[in-house]
Amino acid sequence: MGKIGKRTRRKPSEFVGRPAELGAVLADLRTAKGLSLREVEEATGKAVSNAYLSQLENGKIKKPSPNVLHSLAEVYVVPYETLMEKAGYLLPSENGGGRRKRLATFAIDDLTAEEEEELLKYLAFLRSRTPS
Amino acid sequence: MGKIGKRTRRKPSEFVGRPAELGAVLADLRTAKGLSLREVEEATGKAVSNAYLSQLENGKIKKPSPNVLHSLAEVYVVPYETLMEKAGYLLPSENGGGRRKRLATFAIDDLTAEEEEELLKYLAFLRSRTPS
DNA sequence: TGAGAATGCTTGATATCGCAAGCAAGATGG
DNA sequence: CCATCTTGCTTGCGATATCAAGCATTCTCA
Repeated sequence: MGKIGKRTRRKPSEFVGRPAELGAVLADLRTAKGLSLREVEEATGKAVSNAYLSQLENGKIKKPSPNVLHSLAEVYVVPYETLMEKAGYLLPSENGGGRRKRLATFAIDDLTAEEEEELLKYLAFLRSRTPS
Repeated sequence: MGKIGKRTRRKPSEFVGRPAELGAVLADLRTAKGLSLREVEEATGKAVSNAYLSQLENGKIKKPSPNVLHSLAEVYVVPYETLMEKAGYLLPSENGGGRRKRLATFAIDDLTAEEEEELLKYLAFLRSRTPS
């Protein structure tokens, strides 16, 4: 394994304040940590292959699955949201004020997820029987 | 060609708790709102085609892009995160070993009083029947 | 020097997404 | 009765994600 000083093949000339593509960010993160493609593959528990990571870094893949980004975010110890955003995914909050509008007339506050689903199904059933 | 399409029409009595996957949830949300596939397509500003939505609801597509889910979440006025989760995407925070704090508001905003009462009754029924 | 590993990268194959176009069944109305 | 919508659904197709396998270089070390 070579030294860490092996800066990637980016010419210093093209250093403009470009939006910083996802691939570039990933490449920088990896080299900053001094990891090889295969080491990262290993570190993600094979969740991301070295071949794939290479394409990712070289911009040949535009929208990797969020789960891939999540794995990488963990390995690089960097916020998941950041990568998601750079990949062009909408984040859970970027809606106006960020606060979800108050909507529920029916607001029981200790519904379990399953109960919520059941109620939703039941409501769909109810409404499908009664035309408005 | 078999008829795979028939929406599950259950009597309120035989409501069993399936994990309810993404497709079912989307279908229920749509019918609960009384929208047609094409109406939803329109409401998303063509971001999601009616054909695609159909496949989605029938489980023929497993992992739609987060952006698609985001569009649908807006139309159905339901938290984006919920759909993301059901699609099998890892969420920003609530991962692994953390304490999960459920935010449980039932996310349909135009319940009639009657419907609310029905749902409450049904919830009571559910809880009386499933101790745990 | 040369074998052997490590590195980044490419490529072929496969699976999936997502849409445009179209279809059959049901309603609606002339 | 037929024409026309509307509904949910299927199908064909192009685009893309993802990996296994392999290739060319470079490094390491006896």
